[in-house]
Amino acid sequence: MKIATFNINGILARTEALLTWLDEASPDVVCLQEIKKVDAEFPRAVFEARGWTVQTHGQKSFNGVAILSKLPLEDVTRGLPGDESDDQARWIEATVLGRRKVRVCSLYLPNGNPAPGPKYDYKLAWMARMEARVRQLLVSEQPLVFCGDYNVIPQAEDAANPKDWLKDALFLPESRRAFFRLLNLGLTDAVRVRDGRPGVYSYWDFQRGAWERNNGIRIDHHLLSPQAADLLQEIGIDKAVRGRDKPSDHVPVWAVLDA
DNA sequence: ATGGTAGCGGTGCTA
Repeated sequence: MKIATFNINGILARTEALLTWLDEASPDVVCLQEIKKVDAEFPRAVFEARGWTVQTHGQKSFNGVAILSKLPLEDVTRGLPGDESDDQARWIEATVLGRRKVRVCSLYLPNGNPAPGPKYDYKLAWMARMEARVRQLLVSEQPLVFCGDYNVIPQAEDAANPKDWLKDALFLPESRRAFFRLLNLGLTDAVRVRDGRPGVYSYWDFQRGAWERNNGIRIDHHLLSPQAADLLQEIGIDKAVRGRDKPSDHVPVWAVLDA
């Protein structure tokens, strides 16, 4: 089962680029972030015509997550528990029926800038809620995959120029501590364990020639429960996608599980 | 310290 995550930064602007990549990468499951459209405006027919099951949790203009799957889905749930007043669409879960059942979550963790401030407080509170949800799901002892745009640079080697990020919400110590608390629950950072070299990035800013200078960061992650990590066969980052016409600022990151 | 680019939506916000 090949599971990918891709922050597409606007589904309407990225439909063509996404279809091209789907054809060549042939994932079974794709977790999307920043679709920036309500459910009714997601171009689902285009994907359904190509055999995809489409589950969205959309929002107008901002945020919005989705799961595309060639395999059957069941028990789809929307929203991160823990705050009834939170109306931002950043979390969707589904159970994928492959040779084994895998619970997959597409998540878009808050950016948190500027920090300090209310947006940073929201980020940290959101991460605490995610930790609680992960704890709940771990009880099942099933394969779990939490993939998406975490908006966290885990370590200095995950940034080309770490000094540029010292005061940024993506790299502040509290953000990184919250990320490592997730790992310490028993989750595995799939890319870290399979390709731990410096210089492996998933995002290059649109500004200041970040792509041309390879001034990237690694913020799109696959975190695997122990039962999913035992099934991990391969990971990859499709970096070339960033150099194409009308690219997202993120590229697809994928993991293959024996499931 | 500033401004640079992109998407959405039709202005300014988010990143």
